[in-house]
Amino acid sequence: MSDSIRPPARQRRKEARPQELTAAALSLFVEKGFAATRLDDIAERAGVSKGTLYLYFESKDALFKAVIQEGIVSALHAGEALFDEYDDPLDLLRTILQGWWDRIGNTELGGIPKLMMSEARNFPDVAAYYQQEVLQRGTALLRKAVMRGIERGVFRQVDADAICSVLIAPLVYRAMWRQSFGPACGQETDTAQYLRTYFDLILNGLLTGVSGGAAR
Amino acid sequence: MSDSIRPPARQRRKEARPQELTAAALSLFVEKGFAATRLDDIAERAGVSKGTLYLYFESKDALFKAVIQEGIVSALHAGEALFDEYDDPLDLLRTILQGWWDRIGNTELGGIPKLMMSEARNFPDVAAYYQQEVLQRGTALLRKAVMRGIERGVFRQVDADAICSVLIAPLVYRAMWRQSFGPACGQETDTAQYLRTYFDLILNGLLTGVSGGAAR
Amino acid sequence: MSDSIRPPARQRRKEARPQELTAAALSLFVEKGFAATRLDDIAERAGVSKGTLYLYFESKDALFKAVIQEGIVSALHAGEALFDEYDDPLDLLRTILQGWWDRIGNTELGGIPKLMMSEARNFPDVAAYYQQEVLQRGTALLRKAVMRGIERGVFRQVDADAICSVLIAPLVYRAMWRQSFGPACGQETDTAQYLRTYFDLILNGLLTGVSGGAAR
Amino acid sequence: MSDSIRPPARQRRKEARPQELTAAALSLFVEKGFAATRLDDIAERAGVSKGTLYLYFESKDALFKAVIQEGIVSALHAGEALFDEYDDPLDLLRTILQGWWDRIGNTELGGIPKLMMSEARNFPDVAAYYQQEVLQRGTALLRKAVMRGIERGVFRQVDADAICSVLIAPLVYRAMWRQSFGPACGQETDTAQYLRTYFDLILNGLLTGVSGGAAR
DNA sequence: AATGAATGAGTTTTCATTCAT
DNA sequence: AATGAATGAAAACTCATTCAT
Repeated sequence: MSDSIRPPARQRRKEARPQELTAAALSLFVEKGFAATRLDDIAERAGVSKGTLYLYFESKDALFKAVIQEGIVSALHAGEALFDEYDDPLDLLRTILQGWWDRIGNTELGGIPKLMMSEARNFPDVAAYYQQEVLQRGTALLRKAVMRGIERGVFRQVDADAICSVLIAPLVYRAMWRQSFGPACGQETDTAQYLRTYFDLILNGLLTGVSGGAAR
Repeated sequence: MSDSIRPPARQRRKEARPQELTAAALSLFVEKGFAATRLDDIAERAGVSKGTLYLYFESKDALFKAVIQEGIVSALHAGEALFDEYDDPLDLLRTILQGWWDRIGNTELGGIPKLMMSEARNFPDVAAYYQQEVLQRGTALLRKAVMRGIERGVFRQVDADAICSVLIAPLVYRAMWRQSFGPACGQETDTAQYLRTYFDLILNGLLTGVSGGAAR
Repeated sequence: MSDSIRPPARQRRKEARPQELTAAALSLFVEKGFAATRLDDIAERAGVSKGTLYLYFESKDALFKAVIQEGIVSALHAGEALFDEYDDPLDLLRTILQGWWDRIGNTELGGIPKLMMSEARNFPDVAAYYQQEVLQRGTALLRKAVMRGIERGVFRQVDADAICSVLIAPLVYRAMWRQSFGPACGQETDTAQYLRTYFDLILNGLLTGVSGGAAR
Repeated sequence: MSDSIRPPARQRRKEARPQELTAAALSLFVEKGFAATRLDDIAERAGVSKGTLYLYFESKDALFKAVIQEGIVSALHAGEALFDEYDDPLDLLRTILQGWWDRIGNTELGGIPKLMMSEARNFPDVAAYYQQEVLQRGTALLRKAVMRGIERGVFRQVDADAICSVLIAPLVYRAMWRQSFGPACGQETDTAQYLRTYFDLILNGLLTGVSGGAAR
């Protein structure tokens, strides 16, 4: 509707289209679920006509896959910055987890886990891909931090694979909560307290008896 | 199909029908989501005709609500047995959490959290009810155990409300996982290890320095 | 449900059933139309179960036909008393028309014309039968009175066939009105005035100039 | 939206669609009644697919209301031309009544009264609207002609309100008849005679003794 | 590239009819 | 004779997809 004046405007628009569309689709898929979201609604939210969607995506399924793909790429991109910046295992672990929350769980990207969990069995191939590219990778990253802590005797001897799943669960769960019950309950407020308590619990749970008050 | 000894067969059927139907609906709703589940499929799985569903539920929405209601009732029933059997806060907490897993998370009832999370924003009234009757109640139960532990100096001073949400998260998350990614990945196997690690982490995280090896 | 005490009770019930059913059906067919009336509703109004209807009528169509048949028989029965009781053509005509209103138009039977008109094209055979047995007969009766009046010079020379249709129209139309718009509008009240004006008009219209004030 | 000079073919279609659809619906509703008419049939008669109906009307009920609305608008439009063209009360009255027959009763619009009467109790709000906008208005128009005749001493002293209902009844009844029994009986032919006799009767019935042969 | 009217297959819902009790 | 649970064919309604413009 409002393309005008500067030539770059249209150009930029054209190239940005797919992401505008997947962004609109993501928010609706997360809100209503894949099947309950109508292409009309996505088109409307994106400010285009329904037919336009088919210029960029072959089908509703293809759009879903693009949404997830887009989300994964963004997430990995958001995650890259976290590697190897800290030497101290405690700081590293805390940074990774807090970073996940800040850059994924607490952003629009935080809808992806909810969406993926809801639709996993309807899109097994996408689920497998997600599992591999996101969950595995994320776990591997965490694992390095945990292993380092154990090796240095800062962390207790725990099963490294299992602990990664346990550690991330409260964060992912909270992210999913925000996307489902959150909008109804106004309980967004005590998220800070939730995170503080979370870190207090897991760091005390991980650390060897040496240091008492690990979390703050 | 199964006519036998006493109850008039037809009679028994009539009374058992609603639960047969909600059971069939639950498994399909959990698997595919509400919108993607066809009433035909539910009817087929329950071994009745499509019309029969409307004898017991006036719409697909009403069926959804009945499924949740049924699930909540069952869950509360399953939860009742856990109260006040133990004096030791540690045992009590462990029993509650393990009990949740054994009687809910690890059974068909474990699908309810996934379903409810997926559909919360499509059924805000049901979500509010669920939030109140299940989540609040469950939290209150946990809270009692935590408080007792803190009062006796067995648990560290933590925010009782927040810790409850954090403590239950890994279990609920795991239950939801079983219903989504689980069927594809064969990773059900290490659930025992997951639980062991989970208890090890949280109990070490909760206990005061006094006793070293809380988890086993 | 309520069979008891005296043997005749059940007996009478049994024989009266068909009419109880057609009576219930008539009122609902007239109210909602044939297609929009559910057998459940008819059964409920008649105080029997849906299955019972099929003990007496082969199908919904058969029930419709029975309703009309029943209505026609009653109407003819109601009409029989009107013949040849008066010698004076004016009185005879007035008696016939007023009699039709009192015994048909203004009773439950008055719903038949509305029903028949609504459904004529869905039940051509019934319509033909109705046309022949009711409309033709009624017209023939009226015709005799009109002819007598013309022959005696009391009525003007008019087309006997056409005038019969014209004369009955305001009464039938009013009867149909009562069954459709009537219940909503409270205008039932001025029916007396309607009839008075009707008779005033048609009798003045029919009579030769001889007598001035025919209607009252 | 509106580029270019005259009608871009597609464009014209789009605007004409609603009326094409209501026209198809009207004829089928009149023939079979509302409930017995399938949307498939309407679509087929209009030469569109079933889905197209929902592009223009949000439900079958809404379509019904549009049909009536459309019919009323057309009828009022058809009726406008009749006002105040004649000074002589006799000519005016005759013109109004004959005009109703020619422009409404004897056209497709003549189905509206039958349809409305059949469905009045299923659509009370529509019936009330029809009652007010059509029947009241029409009556008011007639009333003016009657009053003028009475004031000038051309018509006898009659109840103006009641006479209007009585006068119009044979015409409306005949119009409804054409839509119901008519198609079966071939009696369309003597409509001319019916009208002649009708006018002969009512005009003689209305006029003061002065002039003898009012109708022709 | 973009539109949005049109489609028709697919889904929910209704209800006449059947039949075991 | 009577019931009412169960059925399934048919109807209303939805929406992903197509295509003329």
